[in-house]
Amino acid sequence: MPRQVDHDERRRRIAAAVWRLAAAGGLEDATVRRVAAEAGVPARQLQYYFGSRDDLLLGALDLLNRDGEAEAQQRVAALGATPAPREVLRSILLELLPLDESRRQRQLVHAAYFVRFLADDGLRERIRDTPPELEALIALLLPEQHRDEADFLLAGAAGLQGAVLLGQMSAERAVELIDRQLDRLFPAAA
Amino acid sequence: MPRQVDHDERRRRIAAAVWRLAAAGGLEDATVRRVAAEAGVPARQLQYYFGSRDDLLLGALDLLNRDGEAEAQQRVAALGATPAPREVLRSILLELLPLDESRRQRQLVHAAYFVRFLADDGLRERIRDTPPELEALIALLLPEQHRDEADFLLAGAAGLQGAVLLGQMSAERAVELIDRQLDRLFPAAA
DNA sequence: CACGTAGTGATACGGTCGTACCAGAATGGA
DNA sequence: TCCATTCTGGTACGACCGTATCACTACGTG
Repeated sequence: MPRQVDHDERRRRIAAAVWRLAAAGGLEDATVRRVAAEAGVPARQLQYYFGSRDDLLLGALDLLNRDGEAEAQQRVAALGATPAPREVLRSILLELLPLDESRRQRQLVHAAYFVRFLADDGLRERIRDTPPELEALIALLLPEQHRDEADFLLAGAAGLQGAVLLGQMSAERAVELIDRQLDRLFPAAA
Repeated sequence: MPRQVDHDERRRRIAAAVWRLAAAGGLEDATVRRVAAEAGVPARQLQYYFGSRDDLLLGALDLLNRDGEAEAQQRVAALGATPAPREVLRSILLELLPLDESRRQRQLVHAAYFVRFLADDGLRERIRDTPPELEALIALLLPEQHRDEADFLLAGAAGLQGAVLLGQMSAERAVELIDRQLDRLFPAAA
C-alpha cells in the first residue's frame, strides 16, 4: 500500500467546513467549491472522500450527530456516578439549548437541514428515530403518570432553542424557564 | 396610462410559487427560473414585480406573514364576542401547529428561511419583533405571576410544531399536550 | 528495486444560475 | 389620433454549479 493518510481526519476537516458554511448561510452556501476553499483542500478531495455533493452533506451530518451524542453523554457522565434523576433530565434538556459555540453551531446546522429532512427520504430516517428515543429516556426519569409532562418538556426545550438562536430570548432566561418547570415536576419535598 | 394590471394579484401568484418550492425543498429550490415555471409566468415578470432574487424572497415572506396574521386573527375572532381567556390562548398556541395545509406550508416556509434569518440583517428585523409581541399578549391572558409559564407554553407550542412537521408526533397528540397544560394553568375551579 | 495501488492535481464539460438589455405590444390621456 | 407610458417577451452574458476524466506522484510490498 502506498502513501497512508488519516481518512477520518480528512473527512472531519471537510465536514467541519460544511458545518461552518451551513450554519452561517444555509445548505445552499455549502457548494463543493466553497467547502473545499473553507477546508483548505482541493475540491477534488471532496469527491475522493465523500463522493457526490449529496453524499458529502449526508456524511457531514452523520459526523455532526456522532459528535453531538458524544458530547452529550460526556456531560451526563460528568454528573457523577449516581446522579439525581432531576439532574440527568436537566442535562438532557440543556443539551437542546445553544449554551456554547459547539451546541449552537450543531443546532444551526440541524436547522439548515430541516426542510430537506422532510423531502429527502434518506435524511428523514436519520432523525425520525432519535427523539422518540429521547422521549423514552425522559419518561424513565419521571414518574409514570407524567408522560405528558415529559413530552411537553422536551418540546419546550426545543422551542426555547429556536427563540435563543433567533436572539429573541437570552440563554440564561431559557435555562431559568427549564429550571422552573423542573421545580414543579420535582417538588422540594420529594 | 396604458394597460392596467392587478399588481397585487401578480405578486401573490408569484409569491405562492415561492412558498410551494421553498416548503418542498428549501430556499435553494426557489430559483428565479423555477419560481417562474411554478407560477406559470415568464421569468421576466419576477424581475419586473419584485426586482432581484433577494427582493423576491423578502417580498414572498412578507406576503406569507400578512396572510398568516390575517388567518390567525380570523380564527380568534371566530371564538365569539367575549371569549374565555383560555380559549383565546389556546387559539394562539394552536396557530403554531400545522393543523391544516395552510399553517403547515407557512411553517415549512419559515423553517426554510430560518438560518437565513440569522445571517441576513434585513430578515432578522422582520422576526425579532413578532414573538415578544406574542409573549406580551399571552402574559395578558394569564395571571401575572404566570409569566414563566406563559413563556414556556409558547416555547412548548413552537417545539411541538417541529415534532409534528418532522412526523415524530401526531397533530392530535400535540393538541392534547397543549390542552393538558391549559388544564393545569386554568384550574376547573376558577 | 520495480510494481501496483492509494491518493493528488488540474482541467474540461454541459448545465443552470441571476441579471441586464432591448425591441415591441398594449392602452389611457391629450 | 397619437404619444407617453406601462408592461411583456426573448435573449444574451458571465459566473458558478456538480461531476467526469486523466495524467501524475508517492510509497508499502513482493
